[in-house]
Amino acid sequence: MTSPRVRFAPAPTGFLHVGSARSALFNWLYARHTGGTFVLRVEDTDEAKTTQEFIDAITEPLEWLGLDWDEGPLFQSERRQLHVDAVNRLVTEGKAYFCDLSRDEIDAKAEEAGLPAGYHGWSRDRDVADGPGVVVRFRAPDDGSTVIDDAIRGRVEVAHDTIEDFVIRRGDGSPVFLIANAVDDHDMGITHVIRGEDLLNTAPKVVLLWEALGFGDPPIYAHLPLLVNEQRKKLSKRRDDVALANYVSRGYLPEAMRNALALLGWGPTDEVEIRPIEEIIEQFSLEAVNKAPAFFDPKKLDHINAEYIKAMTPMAFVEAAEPWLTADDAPYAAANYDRTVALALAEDVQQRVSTLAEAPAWLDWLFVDSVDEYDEKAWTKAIVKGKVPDRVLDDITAALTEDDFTDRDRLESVVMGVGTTLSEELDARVMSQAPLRIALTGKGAGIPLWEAMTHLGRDVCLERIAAARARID
RNA sequence: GCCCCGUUCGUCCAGUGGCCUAGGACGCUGGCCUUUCACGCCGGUAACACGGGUUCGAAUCCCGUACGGGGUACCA
Repeated sequence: MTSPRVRFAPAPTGFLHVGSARSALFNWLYARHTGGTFVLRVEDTDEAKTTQEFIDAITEPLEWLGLDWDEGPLFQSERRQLHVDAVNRLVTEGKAYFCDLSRDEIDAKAEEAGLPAGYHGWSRDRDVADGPGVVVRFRAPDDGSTVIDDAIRGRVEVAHDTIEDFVIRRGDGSPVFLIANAVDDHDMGITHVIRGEDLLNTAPKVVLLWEALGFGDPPIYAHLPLLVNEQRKKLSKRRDDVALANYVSRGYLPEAMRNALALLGWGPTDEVEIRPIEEIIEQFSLEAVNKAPAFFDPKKLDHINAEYIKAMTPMAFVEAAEPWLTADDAPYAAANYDRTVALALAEDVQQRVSTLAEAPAWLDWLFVDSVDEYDEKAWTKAIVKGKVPDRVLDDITAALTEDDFTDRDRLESVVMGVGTTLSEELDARVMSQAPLRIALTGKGAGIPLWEAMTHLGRDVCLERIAAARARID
């Protein structure tokens, strides 16, 4: 058996849909698993819109996901003449014919004849001449059926009497995707067509054309279960968060996204979900793909992304997060950002975020000029309701005034010591960290203080403590 | 309406006639750790749509019903 050739054939809609990305991924996984070839073909049937921008909108997300293609991008629009030739050949051979009936006329005829809505071959023997507005329809067989031996769904049989004489060339002379598909898949030697279930109904039509064109055995089809939203409807551009680019800008890692997508409709037998792509490639098979639609759960994506972030080296994390860390909308002046500081605290941040976009919120107090706002709830809890916060802050100030702020362990023991000493003196539990934290960060929770304080430096720390102390009085 | 597809915990996946008193993950939740928040660790929660068959034995095979989805275009 020759090695498989698969293709991902998206329409240039201006962005890459997560559902399309999943289809691309499964094609890629199959190609890489079998040592086959992955072809990228842009299905730009109505040419006008194939601008570079639309092409980039497909290739960039694919590259981001690491789905490298072996051939292409090929463009359907550039092969138009071949599609037209195929249409003409079918007409010449009597396998297709011209039709000048409008939609309205077709509906009227159906109603008049008491037939179900749809086209019922009315122009088959009318000898309509070609011309503007005249379409070409394929003469679908009246009897028998076409069987699709789907690699995922098994045998799917469609009776020919349920397939009307469908249009294969529009009134303006442009071929529709059905004929383009058959011609292109044949010419490109495609052996496996892996795509979404929404296209299952079109498979018999393409196969019929394939056979009429004398192309021999059609490719093996594999229809992937659809990705649905919470309402169990096919993901839609309007209602759902489907542009892959959105996930890029929200700080998801390509490896995490790819891993998450691979788990929709497929799962490894050993139940290890988060794993290197090489292992996924090795275990992947079309036969193991599910048939039921899958909901793309953002919570699970967050978890997977968080795991990938935790597994990064601090340097890799900082580099990946820098677009957000130095963004214009970061909660501090981008010029204040200091990579050395971010690197030193990276591990503390990594275990607290699930996306890269969340990173700035944990480090902001290190890059901000001063703490101008205090979280009210946290202030109330640590200061208003806390035990002797004024004394805690005073004692910390006294204890740290001479400190050189280079030893994180000493900073920790000094601050904790203040709490312990006060607890003994007042015979009650006194927390020293809480008032310090709100003074330094303005918040009630965050990364550990000690290492961060060495980077903030003595002067800044004492200034902030003094500012908070003044606010108490 | 017609055609096609599907149905295991709330969600994603494992399970291909006996190893299933159905397993893992997310979520939710109880606890431990912790002078913050997290992480980590231990535990809990919850499903084979329903009805018939086949079989010694069915989540796994067959039929039907219900429900859900996709398609039904001169969009792809």
